[in-house]
Amino acid sequence: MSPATPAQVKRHRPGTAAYDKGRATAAAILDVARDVVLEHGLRGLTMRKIAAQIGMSPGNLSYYYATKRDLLEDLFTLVITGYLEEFERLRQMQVDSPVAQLRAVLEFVYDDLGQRETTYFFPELWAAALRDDWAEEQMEMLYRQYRSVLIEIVTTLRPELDEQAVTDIALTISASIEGHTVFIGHKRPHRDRAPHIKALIIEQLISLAVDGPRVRSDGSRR
Amino acid sequence: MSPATPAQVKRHRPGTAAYDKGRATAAAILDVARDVVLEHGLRGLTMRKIAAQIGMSPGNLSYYYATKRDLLEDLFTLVITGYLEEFERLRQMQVDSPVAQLRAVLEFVYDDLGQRETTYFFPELWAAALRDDWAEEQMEMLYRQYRSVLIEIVTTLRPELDEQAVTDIALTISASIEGHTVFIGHKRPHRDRAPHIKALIIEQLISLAVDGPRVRSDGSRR
Amino acid sequence: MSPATPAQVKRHRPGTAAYDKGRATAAAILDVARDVVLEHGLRGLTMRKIAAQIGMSPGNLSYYYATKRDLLEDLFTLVITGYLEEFERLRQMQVDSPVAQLRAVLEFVYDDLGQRETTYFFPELWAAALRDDWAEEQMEMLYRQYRSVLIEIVTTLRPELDEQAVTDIALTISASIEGHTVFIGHKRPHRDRAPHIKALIIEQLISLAVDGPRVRSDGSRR
Amino acid sequence: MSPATPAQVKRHRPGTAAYDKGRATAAAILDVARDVVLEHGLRGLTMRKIAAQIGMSPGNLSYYYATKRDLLEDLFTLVITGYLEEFERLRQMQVDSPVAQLRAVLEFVYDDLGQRETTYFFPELWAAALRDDWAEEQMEMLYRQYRSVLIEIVTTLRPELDEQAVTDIALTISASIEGHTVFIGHKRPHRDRAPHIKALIIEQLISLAVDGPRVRSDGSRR
DNA sequence: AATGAATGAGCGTTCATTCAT
DNA sequence: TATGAATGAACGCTCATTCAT
Repeated sequence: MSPATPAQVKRHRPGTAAYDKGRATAAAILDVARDVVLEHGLRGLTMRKIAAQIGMSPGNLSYYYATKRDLLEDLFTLVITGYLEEFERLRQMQVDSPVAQLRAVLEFVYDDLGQRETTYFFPELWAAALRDDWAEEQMEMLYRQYRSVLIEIVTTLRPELDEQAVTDIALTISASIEGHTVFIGHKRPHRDRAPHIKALIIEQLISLAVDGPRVRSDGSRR
Repeated sequence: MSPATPAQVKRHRPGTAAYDKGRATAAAILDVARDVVLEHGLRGLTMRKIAAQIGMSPGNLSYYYATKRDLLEDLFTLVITGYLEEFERLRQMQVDSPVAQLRAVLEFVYDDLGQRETTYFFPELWAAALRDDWAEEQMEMLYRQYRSVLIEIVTTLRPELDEQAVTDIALTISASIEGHTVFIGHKRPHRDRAPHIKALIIEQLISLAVDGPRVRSDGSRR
Repeated sequence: MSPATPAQVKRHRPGTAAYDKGRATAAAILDVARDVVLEHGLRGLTMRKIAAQIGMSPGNLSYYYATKRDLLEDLFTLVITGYLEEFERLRQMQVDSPVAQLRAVLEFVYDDLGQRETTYFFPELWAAALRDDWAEEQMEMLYRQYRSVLIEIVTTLRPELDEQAVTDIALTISASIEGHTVFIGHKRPHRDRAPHIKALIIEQLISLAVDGPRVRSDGSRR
Repeated sequence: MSPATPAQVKRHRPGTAAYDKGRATAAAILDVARDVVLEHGLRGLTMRKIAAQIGMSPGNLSYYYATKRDLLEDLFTLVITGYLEEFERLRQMQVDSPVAQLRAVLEFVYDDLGQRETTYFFPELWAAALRDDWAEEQMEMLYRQYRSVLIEIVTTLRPELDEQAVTDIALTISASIEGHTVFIGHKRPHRDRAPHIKALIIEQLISLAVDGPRVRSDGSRR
């Protein structure tokens, strides 16, 4: 997934990044920060590492980002914004049928989770969300957008279901795919099985959307 | 899940913990360390915090665990060993049918992922495994044991499938549940939907084990 | 006390502030600097704070004041010049008697020390003078002017005294009032007693000027 | 004035300074800290400077004092406690007459203000009290103890005065001496006039205690 | 088995100052 | 005149680790 352009991100010091040179620097900072996270993890991300990697003084880095927190928030926003746009694109995609659209969405997500950035970034996001309210909100916003696409499709597929049932299906589908990241993601132990696992889980989740649940949202069996 | 007994953990300084008192201390250290991880996350785990919480000097803590790494490895081993035993128990469980056994296993896993310990520990484990070979091995060992239980059941259910197909199904099932941790785990945003989502995904995965895949392990359709 | 006009202050970069606009800017800088000192103390005075408060870049601030030291010297000069003028005014004041003039001078000083600016600025000046020769000189120049007014009055009152004795009396009078700043100054703990204390000390010091000392400047008793 | 023994001061990390060696280090820290304040002022006091001067690592310094604030509070307490004890001694002093006792107290204070420690420390304390509530409290506590001695003496001397009047006299006396610090204190410009000024102001303040005020505490003239 | 003491590297951040434009 | 960009040293503080007792 292509990253959002830095222009969309505005947490760096106001007045900063006004000239071309500064704008390039601001973009480079987030770029390098993302690399550092991929390489050393979120806890290995230090202001000094970013500064060193970019060849700038710590003082100058804090000229752009007054606090590490600001930088981190911009970085998260940058990554998440990219996905937000992607999901919007998937929602507006022209397709033959709801099932085809659902398959397209799930294939996109599954393929993306094999990308290096995704494999390394999302587990960090999940862990961060456990202890940071802002991160939790961002994560929830991202997945809400994702699920809203699924909800639209499932609503079309299953007009007889109530809203809660549809929402539950969307949540189940999205949650079920995410876990695959740590097994068949980039350089993960079962990466080689990705194509088969992908087919398996996607067909099964489509089946859930089309036929399931055999259990109603109130827990009773149909 | 009950923690492993300290006797099973052997990474602390050789020659130490020779007596009962010492062994008890070593166990207490890991116990406190786990609490600290739950409360502050892996990056909030410091030797000083452990020492303070246990009422011990940092110097003495390093008598039991010379390095933080050693302590961390014992801690991971402790947690993982607990699951290993649990899966062994599930394998030997007496049940009426393979489907009932499968359901029991999946229900155990799903319920467990709502436990505070699990919700907070596993995302940390996944993130750690991305950058640490030892952690990756431990994680893989844990999930291998988990999958081996699934493989046994699916083999009974689907004798016509080859080994690879069965393995893929087991991997798919296990991977599909894990992701739910960050959505319906302890205090996670969709915790209240857990009962319904649990029913949905478990029935669907049982269905995968019983009927699926409609796609063969070589990718061709049945 | 009215601030000195910018024209009197000449420490900023030679060649700059040649035009009216520049001179106004230089004055504005000092004005803001004084506010910052009042609010954050001398150690809370930073070039960045001044620049920010005046809506100017640090770079441009250093165009007017190449170093913080320069700015500080101008600031001290500005404040001190104000008092210099005030003392000159008090010297030339038309009054009925030397005692009335003395009382007017001491009342002015006592009232002034309750002003926010004075209460906050002078202790800083005293502390600065301990470690900075320039500050010490400025401080001494200020108090010399103050004492010279007192010396004139006491000389009129006590023509029999030699110069040293008069000087000692002036020093004693001025020094004795200054300490009140930290007790009954702006928002200081005993501010509410200021009117009574003022009457007490002023009458006593007038008495010193008129009757005292009972001890000669050589230490012998009269 | 002899400094309080470090044993009286307890703001360093608990558990620290348990052995003789550690206790010596803790004492040395405050000792060096006081020297640094005398030499560089309160704003020139840095943890690193203290550590360097004492020949210890910054890490070890923060083993004794977790924060600079803690160290500063201990330092202030140390200095102030010394005076508290001194004033207690002066209160219990056996003397021939109230006037002699008053003279003894004022002479002590006047002589002390010429000590290097006092000359350099008190202006810092006054400035600190302007912006730090804790410092203000400490300062007020110190002067309250000082004034209580004066109040006792003046009450004996002037039994006809009401409490407020006596208190005002004590405040006036103490406040009037303090300001001399910056003029005739250690190495201050008028240090050479100290003996004469001392006689002048002390006699005048004794006179205030004995005869004055000619103005009642309600402002009316007697 | 346990302590207090000590190190040294690294952290995020501040700030006076410099410089090209 | 004025800006944004950049530096480098210093700051308070944290932390894993070591060591003598």
